[in-house]
Amino acid sequence: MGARASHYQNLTDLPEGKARDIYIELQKAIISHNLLPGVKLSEDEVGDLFGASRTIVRTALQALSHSQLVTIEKNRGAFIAQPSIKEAQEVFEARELIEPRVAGMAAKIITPKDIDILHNHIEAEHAAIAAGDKGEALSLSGFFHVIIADIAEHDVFSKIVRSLISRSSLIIALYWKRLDTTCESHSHHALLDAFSENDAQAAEKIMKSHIVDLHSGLDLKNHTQTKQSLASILNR
Amino acid sequence: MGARASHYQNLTDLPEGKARDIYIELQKAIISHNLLPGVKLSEDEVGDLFGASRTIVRTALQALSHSQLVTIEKNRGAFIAQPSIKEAQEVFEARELIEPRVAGMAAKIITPKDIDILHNHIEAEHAAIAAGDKGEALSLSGFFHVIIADIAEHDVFSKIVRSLISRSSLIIALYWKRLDTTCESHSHHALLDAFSENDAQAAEKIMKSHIVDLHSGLDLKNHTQTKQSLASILNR
DNA sequence: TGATTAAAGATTGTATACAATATAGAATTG
DNA sequence: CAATTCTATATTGTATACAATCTTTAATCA
Repeated sequence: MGARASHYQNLTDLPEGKARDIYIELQKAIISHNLLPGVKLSEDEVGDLFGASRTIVRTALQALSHSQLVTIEKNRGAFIAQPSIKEAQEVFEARELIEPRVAGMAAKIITPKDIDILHNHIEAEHAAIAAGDKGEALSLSGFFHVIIADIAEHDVFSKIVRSLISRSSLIIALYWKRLDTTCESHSHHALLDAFSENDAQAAEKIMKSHIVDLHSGLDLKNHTQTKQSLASILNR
Repeated sequence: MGARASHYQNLTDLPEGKARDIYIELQKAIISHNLLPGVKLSEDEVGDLFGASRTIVRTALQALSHSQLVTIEKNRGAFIAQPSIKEAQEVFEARELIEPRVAGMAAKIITPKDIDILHNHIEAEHAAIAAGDKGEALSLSGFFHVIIADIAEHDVFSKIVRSLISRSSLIIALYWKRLDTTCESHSHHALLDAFSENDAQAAEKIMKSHIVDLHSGLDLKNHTQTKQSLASILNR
């Protein structure tokens, strides 16, 4: 729980304050699919909700826009981003290149304490699945990757990975086609084994195939895009 | 010239307007080493300079901060970023992983028109070197990489590459140790050859060794950091 | 009736005033 | 004289008022 919270907090370089709080809260809601792609974020509405002035809200929304989680349209306002099919492809291609490398780096310097954290994280994931909390499970499985990036102690890759994973949540909201959510547990366990043995090559390989597998779970045919996102908006 | 300008413009997703103009101008100045790491960007000063209110200036500065070109310290203001030695290492490690892949992608789909653009770009680079305009030459050699990323038509990688290259300008300002600036021309020419033959593997290989070479041109020993940056600040 | 236009309302864009904080310099004290 | 505290100044942080733009609704006309 504590670990998870800290991972949310480090997702922005906004200085401490209300703007940062709003950023973190909105991001949490986006990642856990409580806010769906296309939903409008009115400045007044968000401001009322958090007891903040529009100045502060705008700072938060602009930051979210720089993270590609929100799209700001001139004179129209901020909306939860709706990644296109092409963007979805690209995000996963980037993950397939970067994350295996990061996993390999992590495997080389991981500590028993880190392994414990990852282990507990997987437990929490299982618990969320058991409790039927799909959004929480999804959020946790994403943060598993963020934790690995942190273990690798490479801030540049870490920031990139964080960004790609946040965006993956939006992509999954729009394009996920599988009904079974438990598919990931196996890979995460396998990764943990490789980490335990400091086997960088194995970690790299497992991470690569894991992301390829996630990628293949998306329905990125040409037609779905507008339909899916429109449906999501109506859900508002 | 026109090509270069457009590349500057696409470096931010800020909506059109004064804030975007300020962002682009400041970025240009940073990349060409007219603004050095550590220099303070006072809101009033920037506002007066561009005839804009602080509201607008803050939007631009916050965007620059998200691009890691500027550091905002609470209640103290915005400063041109001073990447640490560790960050410098990481930025080039990331470039070594990502840019070769991007170059390979570009090689597969590059058109004669693109090759012309790259060729003209190299010419301009030579001209700048001949004219002794070091800042311009550096800026152009960076944009060479951005153009390649654009040719690859992969927006996600492209954004990442743009960010890494902007930051490289700051890193070079702080840590570059070579006296000869012409070292790069050879690699860029070799890349052009590989592109002409749509040889993705060769392009990938050349790009990798090119970036390794750039990386090796940095003096990333422990001591230089504070000294260098302090000297830079005094230059203000 | 359907489409087009016009007006009203709501929302974002921007400037500015005031508050909070940091900085620089003067005064004070040992 | 050095160090410290206090004061004045400058700078950033935030709220808010007003302008510009979009959206919705009502009215008008063919």
